[in-house]
Amino acid sequence: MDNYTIGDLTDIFRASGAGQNGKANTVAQAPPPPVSILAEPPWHGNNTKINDDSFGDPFSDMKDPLFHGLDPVFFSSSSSSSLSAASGPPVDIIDVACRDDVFVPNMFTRMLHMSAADSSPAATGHHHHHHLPVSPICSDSPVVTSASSFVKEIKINSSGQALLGHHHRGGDGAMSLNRSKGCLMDSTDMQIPSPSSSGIKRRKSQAKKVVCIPAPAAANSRASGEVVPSDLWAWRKYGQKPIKGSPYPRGYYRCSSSKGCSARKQVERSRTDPNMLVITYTSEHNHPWPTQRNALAGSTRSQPSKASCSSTGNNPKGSHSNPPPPLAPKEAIAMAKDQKMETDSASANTTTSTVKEEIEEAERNLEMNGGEDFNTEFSHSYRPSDPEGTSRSDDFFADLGEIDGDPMNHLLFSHGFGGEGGKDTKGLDPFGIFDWPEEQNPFGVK
DNA sequence: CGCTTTTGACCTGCGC
DNA sequence: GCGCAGGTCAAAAGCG
Repeated sequence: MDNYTIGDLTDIFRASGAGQNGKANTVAQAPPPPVSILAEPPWHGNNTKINDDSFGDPFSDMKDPLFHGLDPVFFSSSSSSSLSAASGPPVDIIDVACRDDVFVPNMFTRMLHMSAADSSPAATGHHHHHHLPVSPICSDSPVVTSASSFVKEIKINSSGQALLGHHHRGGDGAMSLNRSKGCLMDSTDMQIPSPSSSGIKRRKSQAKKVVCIPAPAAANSRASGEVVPSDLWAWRKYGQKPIKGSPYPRGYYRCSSSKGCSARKQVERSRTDPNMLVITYTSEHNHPWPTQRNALAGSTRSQPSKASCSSTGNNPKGSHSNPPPPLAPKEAIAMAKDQKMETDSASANTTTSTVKEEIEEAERNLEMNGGEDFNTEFSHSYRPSDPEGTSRSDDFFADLGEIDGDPMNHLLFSHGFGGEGGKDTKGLDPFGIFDWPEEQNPFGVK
């Protein structure tokens, strides 16, 4: 096997279907997503075979909290077949499974690849010409309309090279045209690592998932920080490095929900569009969603006004210089938390309550059908577990998890309520989307 | 106390 | 072999 076709929208569309059945879509009372389009994409035919046979991936159906939750973003924001970027948050998802010879089951093995619509059949060989908002990251292509977006497929050949958007170490911002598929990517933003590139070769069978999301740094973050949208997982930052060719540093996070969890993510701003965050997920969680996050401890420390922090260029090794300020992933949580508490106390969000009931119902249904085997029932294991039945009122996403168990749903969720405006909307806006100055808002959310 | 972030140092792979 | 770049470690300090 020389080429590994992992690309497939199954997760997205399946999740979408789930939404139709009452889970995701009940979250946001938004225009019904064009599930009909998405649920059966033209290339949808053999995805099950691809994923099951080609990879034997028991996690292939896994919806990680982020991905699963992202679906509504697309769908709730795509009420017509000609979505504009302004109709919803531009979220690109790229799932890259890097492997050498051995495939390790991984929740990230699906190639969920939201990206620019490539209108050239010869180029794609697929029909990713549908209508999802595209992030600026993937919209730079001359072939790509800025208002279109879709799931792009990345193939990893035997040498581990991403056939779409090859790794571009220290990239120069040029778009790379995939030779085999013709899909366009911004190699500057999407540094699809190949096993031959540093850091990847070390980890065999490592799957990566790249998600492009709006970076809510503008208004609701401190002047020197960024807000990295958080998900239900608890992440601990363990490093930050300046990336050559990018004015923005890359933050390294690992899952702190469970010891021994190898899940990691990297967060950096898009070079081509600072309004976008590129989050790369690596490895999978080996545990259910955290029941408790204790994410606030130490997270709100005042930004140390050290000279070492702000003075760039004096770093002997050039490491951890901070062209732009460090990322602050918990900031959003803290803010969202406060905002949520406000909302709760005001009992203002009746819509949320209604939705919550619906979702709880869906949750019950799901649980009834859920299995016990973590390896095979990620719908079970990748939901927030709350064995003690205690609520986590101190955690915004945890609370959301109670509602849906899917943090990103609520990110989208906020979009679903985008029209409601006001405090509620803001409280459900971990991205700070609604805080964005209108002119800076990449998707026109006011 | 347990968690977090920060950040300099270190490690590793790659290209020349 | 060397330098570069990316990724990780771990000590220090802050927060709830």
